[in-house]
Formats: sequence, structure tokens, C-alpha cells
Amino acid sequence: ILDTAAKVFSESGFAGARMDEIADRAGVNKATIYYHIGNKQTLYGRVLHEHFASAVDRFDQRLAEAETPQEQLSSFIHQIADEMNHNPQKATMMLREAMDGGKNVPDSVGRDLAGIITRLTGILSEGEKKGCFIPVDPLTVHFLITGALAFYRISEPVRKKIHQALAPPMSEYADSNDVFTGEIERLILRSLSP
Amino acid sequence: ILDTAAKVFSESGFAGARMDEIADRAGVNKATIYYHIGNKQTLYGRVLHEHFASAVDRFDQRLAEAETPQEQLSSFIHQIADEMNHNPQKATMMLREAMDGGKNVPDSVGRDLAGIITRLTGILSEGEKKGCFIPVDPLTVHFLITGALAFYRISEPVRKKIHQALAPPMSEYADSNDVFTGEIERLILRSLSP
Amino acid sequence: ILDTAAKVFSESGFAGARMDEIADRAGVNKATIYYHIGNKQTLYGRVLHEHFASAVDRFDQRLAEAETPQEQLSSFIHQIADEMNHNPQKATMMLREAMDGGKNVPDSVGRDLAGIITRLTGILSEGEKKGCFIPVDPLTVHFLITGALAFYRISEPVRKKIHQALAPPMSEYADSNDVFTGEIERLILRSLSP
Amino acid sequence: ILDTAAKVFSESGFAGARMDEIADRAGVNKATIYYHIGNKQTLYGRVLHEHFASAVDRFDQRLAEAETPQEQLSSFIHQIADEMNHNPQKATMMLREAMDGGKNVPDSVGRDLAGIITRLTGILSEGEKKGCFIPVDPLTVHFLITGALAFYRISEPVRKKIHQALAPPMSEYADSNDVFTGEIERLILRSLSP
DNA sequence: AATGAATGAGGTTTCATTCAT
DNA sequence: TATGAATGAAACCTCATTCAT
Repeated sequence: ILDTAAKVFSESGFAGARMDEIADRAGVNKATIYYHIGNKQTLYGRVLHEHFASAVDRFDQRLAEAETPQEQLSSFIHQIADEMNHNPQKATMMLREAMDGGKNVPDSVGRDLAGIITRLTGILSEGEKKGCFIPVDPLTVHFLITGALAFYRISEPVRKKIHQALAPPMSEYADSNDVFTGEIERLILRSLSP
Repeated sequence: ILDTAAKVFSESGFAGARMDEIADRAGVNKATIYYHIGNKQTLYGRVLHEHFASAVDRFDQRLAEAETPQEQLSSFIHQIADEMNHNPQKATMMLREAMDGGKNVPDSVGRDLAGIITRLTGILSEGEKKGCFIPVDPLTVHFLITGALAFYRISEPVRKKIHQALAPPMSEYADSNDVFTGEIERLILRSLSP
Repeated sequence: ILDTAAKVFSESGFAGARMDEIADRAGVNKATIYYHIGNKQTLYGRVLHEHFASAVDRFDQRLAEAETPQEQLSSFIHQIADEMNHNPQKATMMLREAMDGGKNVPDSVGRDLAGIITRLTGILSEGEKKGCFIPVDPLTVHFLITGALAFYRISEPVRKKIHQALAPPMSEYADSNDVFTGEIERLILRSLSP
Repeated sequence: ILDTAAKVFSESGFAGARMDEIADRAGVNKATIYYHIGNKQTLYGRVLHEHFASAVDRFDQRLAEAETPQEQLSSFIHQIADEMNHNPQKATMMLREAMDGGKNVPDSVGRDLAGIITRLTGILSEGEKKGCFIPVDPLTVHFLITGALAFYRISEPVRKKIHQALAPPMSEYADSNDVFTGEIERLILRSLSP
């Protein structure tokens, strides 16, 4: 029931989304949403929370399976990628929120994000200690990874337009999320190796 | 006169921007905008065009000054970063457009983008031929660079929030666009070196 | 609820009518009209339909009471006149629609009109067969009757102006819809009698 | 230069006509119209005057050629028909004005109309004196003639729609202004003959 | 005399929200 | 709990008119 709202918000942004459309596509009366949720702003907050809260839990589970810092970083990258591929709206909403300066981000979501970055910091500092990685700013790395993945994810339609405008030999390159994630992983690891 | 529109659009997105505000902040009567431009959609298209058309010109000039593929790639990265730092709205509008699937992107802007990617392709293939770079998909590299830079640019307010939520030692890392650009440059070059 | 719209439209025409006025005079909020109807164009269509659909029903009832073709034709004329006298907006709307080329006439209304003309055709052809009427084009007769009645109906204010501009002896003629309808009936019947 | 205004006004009515369209179609700048004419209301008055003033002059010329009251009445009918066929906007504007209650009709135009009716009154009273016509109210006859002709003229598009909705045998009747005028003439003369 | 540009008032339409049931 | 209907505020857009040149 919040799923529809998530879809509409990610498609049209906060201002562009219409309560009418959310109600229609959800098969519910508009007044019902107001009865249960409150108002548009609150609905948006709920949707954001729903999306980010669960992600952190899944994180630690998979991170525990990796051993070396390299494996852990790989796991980190793939998890973020999976999260976005599994639920494409996530990328959109993240970027939108970032653009709006996080105006609508509830504190809980802020804490979740901080938690994720703390994990990454742990991985990088341990890798540095073990001599696997060169010293870097974790925030930089995080935004490099997240930004690239999210942007790649949402830019699919535009990329297709570009491909069509390019000469033929260009278009034979593989173009899928998996391949891109692999590339990012490879490039990040190479860039961090001493 | 289009500058104001660019600001408002990048601040609030297409749906969120109000013609009244654009008119007020531009010190013009609303009807004047309609007299000269036509409607909101067209105004948006104009703003986009204005921003992207001029960028390509500046590109080739600076690219000619670089000699080795590594230098050229560095120049490429710094130019994109400069473009975004010089005019912060550019990052926002790029991301917004990407999210909307390029619905409002005029063909001209599409051609501009294709032109930029063609440049990058040239740099990478020459670098590969000379043995400076490993083989990569140019589109991947382009979205890696652009996505990371744009996302970093727009996420400044959110990053501040995160920094405040992190433990003290974290926050001593430098946090400026220049440093980030340098990092991106370093990482990208390292990742591509054989 | 559509009555108010009918009044305003017939007073001011489609372009001249303001949704604000319709809402105010109907004692409803403007948005309520949009909620129920959709937009101005649709509202206009609805009003037209409402007016013409009911007329055809009343037609056949009274037509059945007449026996000779002359009586039937009289009945026909008086019914059209009654329709217009009973609801003065009908004349206005008919003429307006005719002037606009029937752009906004829904198909249903077109069928209603065709039905009425079919009735007239039946009357005339039977009268011709029985030797009561000379042969004529039914459409011609229809537009003669309808045009004269409608035009007379709507031209009341102008006629008053003219009367005042005429010499006294002129103005003693009776000037009422009933008298005019009787005249039209007399003239039409005389003109068709062999 | 006023011709364009006449066309636009007759197409869209007073409220529906836009000064922009008049200026564009006339190939003149909008401000030029205001410089020469004044405002929309005045422009409308000018157009009406232009149309009706000249008509009266032509009237008396042709009326002098007819001798018997029947011939004179025929001439009268044909002149009104010619006027409308020659300049189709005339019918539209007449009807529109009638509908608006002559709000915008300048006094001069009112006098012209009165003049025309005086002529008709003369014809009818002389015919009555000579035993050619039965006694009738001239205003009634005038509105019968004018209304029928004008309505027939403007209803052409609607008639076509009706024809298509009717059964085939219906559609073989002649449908032209000349034929209709002839019919009106015949019917009116028959209706007035003792 | 003529015009591109500007504008205030007002038009239609949309939309988040509330109300009555 | 759920909903059709209602609404005020504001959004986009238009248009007769004026201004500066």
C-alpha cells in the first residue's frame, strides 16, 4: 500500500506526485490515505523510512561472510548495487533526496546512512592497516561508489538515447547493471591497491 | 533572464518550480515570460539548452592543450568538475533530467552529450593503443566520472548532516570539491593503468 | 445544477461565459464543477445534450394526437415554438451551435435533430400524397420554421429598439410570441396548400 | 483592414475573438490597431457599421426597378439573400447581435435597420391596398424572411451533418442558397396572396 | 505612423485537504 | 474504516491594453 506511493514519488518527485494518482493506482480512495497516514509530507517520510530501514539489516549479514578487506569491499559494492537493482526506485529517491538537501529525510534515515558509512570506514581502515589499501577518505569513496551506481541506474533511458546517436562500433559494448557493477568493483579495487 | 529560471528549476525541479517565483525573482512580469518563451515546458527546454550548448565549446579548447592520454583524461575530468563547480545548477539539472528519462531533453542537448562521449572514447582508445590504459567501455567510464562528480556536488548538504552524526575523527578529512575531484582523478587513473 | 450553466452559456456564449459565474450563481465551489464534469467544453456538451434529448420524447406524444397532415404540421410548428418559449435559452443555444458549425454538438444531439426532421418529412410526404400539400424539400421547410421562430425569439430586445425608432402607427401591431407563432403557422400552411 | 476584424468577429463572436489573431491575420501589429481604432469595443462597432451602412444604399437602387408589389417583395427577399451570400459574415454578425440584445449596436446601425423595415412596410401596405397581399404585420414578415435566410446561411455545416445521418432518399434534394432563396420567395408570396 | 515588449487583471484548471455519510 | 463529494488556495496561462522607442 506504501509501494504505490514509492513508485509514484520516485517517478515524479515529491512536488510532481499527485495524491490522486497514488490513490488511483493503489486502488484506494484518496480520503483513505489521509485517514491512515495524515498528509503528503508524512506519506513521503513513511516511504523513505520503509526503504532505508530494512537495508541496514541485510548489510551486516552479508558483510560477515567476507573475510579479507578486498572481499568485504566487494561485498559492500555488490550489496549497494543489489539494493538498487532489486528496487529501482531506491536510486531515484536517494538522488532526489540528495538534491533537495535532505529536507524530508527523517532522522532515522540519517542514522541508517551514517551506519552504512561507518561500516565502510571500518573496511577501509582495516584494509589500510593490513596494507591492502592506500589511505583514502571514506566519504569520498562512499559517494564515488553510491553516486556512480545510482546515476548509472537511473540514466538507462538517457544512455539508450546516446547509444543511438553514436556510431555503430560504440554500441557493441555490454550495457547491463551487472557488468557495470563489476566494472565499478574492478576500478575501485584497482584504485585502492597500493 | 534565463538565469533565474535555471536557478529556480534546479532548486525545485520542474514540477516544484513556480512561474510566479521565476517572474518575481527575475523582476519581470509573469506574462512577459509567456510572451517571450511560450510556456513552462519550453522555458525548461531553453534553460537546458543554454547550459549544455556552451559547455561543449569550452571542451575542445582545453583538451587541445593536453598531450598524453593521461593528461587528456585528467583534463577531461577537471573540465567536467569545473563545469559543475562553476555553475552548481548544472549538476542538479543533469541528474534531474536523467531521472526523468530525458523527457524534456531537446535533440540538440542529446547531440552535445554524444559529442562529449565521443571525445572520451577518443582519449581512451588512443590510451589503450599506446599502452597507457587497459580496455574499458567509455560509457561506463563516463558515467562513473560524471555520476560521482555530480552526486558529490549535490550531496553537500546531506554530507554535512552525516558528518555531524559521525564520530569526531571522521570529520577531519578535507571536504571540498577540489579535493574530491583530485581523488576521482587519482582513482580513475590508477584504475585504468595497466 | 446544469441549469445554471445553461443560463450562463446562453447569455454569454461559450467564450463569454465564466466558470466563476456559473459556480457562484449555482452556489457551488468552482472545483466542484470540475470534479463532477471535467472541463468547460464537457460542461457545454452536457448542457446541450440535456436540452435536446428530452425534446424529442415530448414530440411524438403530441404528434399522435393530430390527424390530418395540416393538423400535424400545425402541431409540429407549435411544439417547436413551445419548446423555445418554455425555455428561452434553447433558441439561443441552437443558433449559437449552428453558428459554430456544430463543433461542440455531441453525436447524440445530432441524432435527435435528425429524428425531428424525419418526423417532418413524414408529415410532408403524407400530406403530399393526400393532396393537402405541394411538394417541398423538408429540410427547407424545417429551417424556415425553426430559423424564423428562433430568430424571432432571440430578437426581442432588438425589435423593441426598432419599434421605438419607427413611427407610431407601426407600433400598434401585436408583438408576442403566440401571435408570431400563429402567423408563422398561417403563412406556412398557406404556402403549402395547393 | 477592417475586413479581417469582421471575419474574426463573425467566426468567434465578440468575446471569443482575440485582438492578437486579428492583428496577425491582418498582418499588422496589435498596437497599430489600438493606435488607429481605440479598443475592442470600438473596433466591433466600426465593423458593424461598415457592414450595414452600405447595404441600405444598394437597397433603394434595386427596389426602384421593380414595379408590382409582388416584384418588389421578390426583390426585397433576393437583396437580403444576396447580401448574406455575398458576405457570409453578415448573417453571423446579425444573429450574434440579435442574441446579445444589440448591446454593441451603434445608433447608426439601428437607424439603418429601421430604414429597411420601413421599406418593407411600404411594400406590404401598398400591396394590401392594391389587393395583392393580405394584411400582415411587417415586422413579423421581416423577421420571417431575415431569420430564415440568415439561419439557413449559417447552418450549412450542421445541415451536412444531418444529411449524413438521414436515409439516402433524403439526401437527393437540392441544397444550395439559391434554391433556398427561391423557395422562401415562393412560400412567402404564396402565403401573402389573398 | 508603427512596433516589439511589457503588464495587470482575470481566465481555466489542478491539487492537497476536509467533510458528511 | 472507507468513500464520494466538496473546497480554498494556488498553479498555469491568456488577453486587452499600454509603454517606449
